[in-house]
Amino acid sequence: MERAAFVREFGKAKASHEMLVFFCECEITYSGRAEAFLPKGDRLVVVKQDGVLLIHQPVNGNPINYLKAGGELTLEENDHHLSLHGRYTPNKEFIDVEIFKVYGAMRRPLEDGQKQTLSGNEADMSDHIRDHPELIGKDFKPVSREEHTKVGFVDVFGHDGKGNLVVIECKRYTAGLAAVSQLHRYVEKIRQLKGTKNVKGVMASPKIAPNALEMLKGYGYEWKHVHPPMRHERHERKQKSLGEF
Amino acid sequence: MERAAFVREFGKAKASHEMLVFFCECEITYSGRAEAFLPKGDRLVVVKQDGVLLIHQPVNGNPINYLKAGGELTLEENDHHLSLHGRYTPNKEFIDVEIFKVYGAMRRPLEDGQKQTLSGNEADMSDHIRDHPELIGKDFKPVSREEHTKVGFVDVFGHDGKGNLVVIECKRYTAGLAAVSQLHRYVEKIRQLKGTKNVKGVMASPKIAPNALEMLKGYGYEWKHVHPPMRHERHERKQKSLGEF
DNA sequence: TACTACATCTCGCAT
DNA sequence: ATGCGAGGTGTAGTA
Repeated sequence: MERAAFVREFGKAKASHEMLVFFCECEITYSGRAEAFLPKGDRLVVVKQDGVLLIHQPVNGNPINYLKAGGELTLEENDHHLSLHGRYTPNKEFIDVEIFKVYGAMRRPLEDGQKQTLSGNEADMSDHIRDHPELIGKDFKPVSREEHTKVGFVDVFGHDGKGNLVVIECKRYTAGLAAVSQLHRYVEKIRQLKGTKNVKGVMASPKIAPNALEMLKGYGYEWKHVHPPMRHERHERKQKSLGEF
Repeated sequence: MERAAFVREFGKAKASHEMLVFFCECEITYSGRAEAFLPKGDRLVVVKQDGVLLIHQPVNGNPINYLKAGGELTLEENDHHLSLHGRYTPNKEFIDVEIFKVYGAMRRPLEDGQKQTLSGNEADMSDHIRDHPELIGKDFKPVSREEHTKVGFVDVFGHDGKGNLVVIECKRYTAGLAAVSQLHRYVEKIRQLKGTKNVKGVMASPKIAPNALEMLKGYGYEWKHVHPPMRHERHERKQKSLGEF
């Protein structure tokens, strides 16, 4: 692609806040939270309407280089190549893309105000446990969930019938050492706040790593095998609660 | 863009393992580790040579939908629209992209075998501490670094001159509660393995959150204010070396 | 493959 | 702005 033509395309995309994508041969230097250099090769460059810069190699899912929204991008024309300079001033981050060839470019003003609806996350899992306390134990009585304020962020908080508080930490996947440490922090915090030792810790997850289970038991906590609710189960729950009216 | 023309472009890109990008109006359903739905809007779709699928909205840095490398992508032609079906069989993940309009498409076989060199990560920080033990204390003697085998993943391991083992956990940014818990796990593990209480814990980071510092002190560990190597140093060095030409 | 921890993590929420 | 935790986290290193 002609250099002058690409410079025009870049200018129009920037002026009209269009999304711009192009294939090019380039070399990239990053300086900011770390420092990086990527030698010459073919890449896809994406410039979004909010200043996001993404540079993708032909394989792998993550961008090899990027700038966050709010970055300023300028294209500089030199003798032998083009330079795309990116600056993200809040963090003093810089990207220099030395562009040797532009294979093709495309721009378009995209219109999209939609947001994705998502189910099956950890919040849904704590909902599920609150609505099915028997998953934890016969006598478990949930009190609150997603408690963000008083004692920290406890997924599900409740008590058994025997005067013990119960703290539950949910994980959608295998619970590891970090998850057990997290549960331990919450339990300790609540023991301190309430001034009592009668606080039980429960890890609720579909799976737990062997070392994590050992550590959990060392603290005197217990693990409950709980699957995260997917849409099918969710649908059934909805049906049931509707039927109760 | 003509529907038939796009179908041809897609076929050629797939047959030749080229990277394909296109702007389209679409609606997306995802089912796998969670379930998600994104109503109709304009997006950028990227299909990489290794089967990676990325769908980007006009703003924000992360793809709103994606499939990892190894996914199988098929384009299906219906009466009123095109359907791009993506399957990632290892996790039983599915994406359906209902495509109503294709605004433009571009494909290219990208050649890039380069890997990025990066400095300023946590490994560099532990190197730095090993090479400058006085950052931790006058008498600190580093023994090993990035120990992945014996006692776990300890960033820097050593001893002071007074018969104490020293475990150091490095963080590039503000150390939080999780970092303190991590350090505590390592210290406890080593105390258990060595059968001694003479193990000191040190958090090395440029900053530490107030609650994290409180927790750290509660365990009897200490915090050392250490900056990750480079940052300004390298930037200044670069500036200087440029000026020398 | 499973486990563990880093990441230029990003993102959202609450203080 | 900072603290804190989730994420369809992804990715690399190791047993």
